[in-house]
Amino acid sequence: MSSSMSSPAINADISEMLLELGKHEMNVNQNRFKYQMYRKAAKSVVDHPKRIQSVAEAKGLAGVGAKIALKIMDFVANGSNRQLDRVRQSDTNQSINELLRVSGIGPKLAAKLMADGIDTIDRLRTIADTLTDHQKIGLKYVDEFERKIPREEIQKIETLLTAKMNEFNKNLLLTICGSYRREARESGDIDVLITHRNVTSDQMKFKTNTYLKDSVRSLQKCGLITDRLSLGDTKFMGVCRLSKECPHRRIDIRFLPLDQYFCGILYFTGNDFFNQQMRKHANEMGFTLNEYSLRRLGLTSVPGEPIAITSEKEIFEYIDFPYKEPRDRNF
DNA sequence: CATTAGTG
DNA sequence: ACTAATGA
Repeated sequence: MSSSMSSPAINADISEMLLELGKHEMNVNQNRFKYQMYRKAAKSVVDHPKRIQSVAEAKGLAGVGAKIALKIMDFVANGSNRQLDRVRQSDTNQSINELLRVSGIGPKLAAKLMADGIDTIDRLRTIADTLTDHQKIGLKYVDEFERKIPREEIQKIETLLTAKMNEFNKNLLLTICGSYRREARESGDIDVLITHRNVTSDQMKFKTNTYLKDSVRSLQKCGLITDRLSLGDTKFMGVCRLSKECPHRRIDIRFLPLDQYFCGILYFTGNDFFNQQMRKHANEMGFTLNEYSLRRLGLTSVPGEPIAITSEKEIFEYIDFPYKEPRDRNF
């Protein structure tokens, strides 16, 4: 879900190696700056229109300095890059990546675990009692969470969700966003947005409503939701399972006030590139668009009050951006 | 970049 | 209050 449409990925392999190196800097070396360096370099590499052939050409790219240029050339000359190969093989890299498969475990904990000699998921199990609830659940379902979710399964979950929500409160609206809404054949997780027919953002500033929690309870009661990773007033992260024969799935449910619902749907439907372009277009048209609202830009360039939105389509109309069905927002 | 959990 | 982790 991340390629440029103009010049069909001529340097894709190079940018992948860069991204992998960057990820390693992040996860293993905890160096977020180098991580960023690699990302920007990777980006300018992908959308460079022709295959990179010289260090000069490489170094001319934004974010590519002497070091990265060398790595690129190394990669171009041989089919690979020595540092990358070495990094891939390093035991700590492998162990950390294994540990990172567990939801709730990030680079910090992974490093600490390594130091304590916990370098595999099996060993992690031996100290499961020291983990947080989130991590325990992540551990319990590591394999299941890595499985893709067929659209048909999400469809069933959707109708179930809708039914439960309605039976429990007629004024709740829901939309499953993400790649599912874009009609992908399968998705990595389930991203649900809900709102209430008459809850506004202003009132949410004061009274913290319980619609999300109540919804989660009823979904728990009916057995669809099996575990909870976290639950606040506006965001639930957890686990659901359609039926005994299905794997457990990651599901997120967020509650939005009605006046932010459509911008939210738009945003969470993505994909990222589509969002970027749409936002940029909004700017050209003198608006600012984000996950919460569409606002008109004053000549001073300061955003005014959020424009009242009552459908996703309206957003397109305001900034006159040709409407795209979710299915063709895969930029 | 904002929301939650957990700790001290 | 701070820190880690998710996610999009």
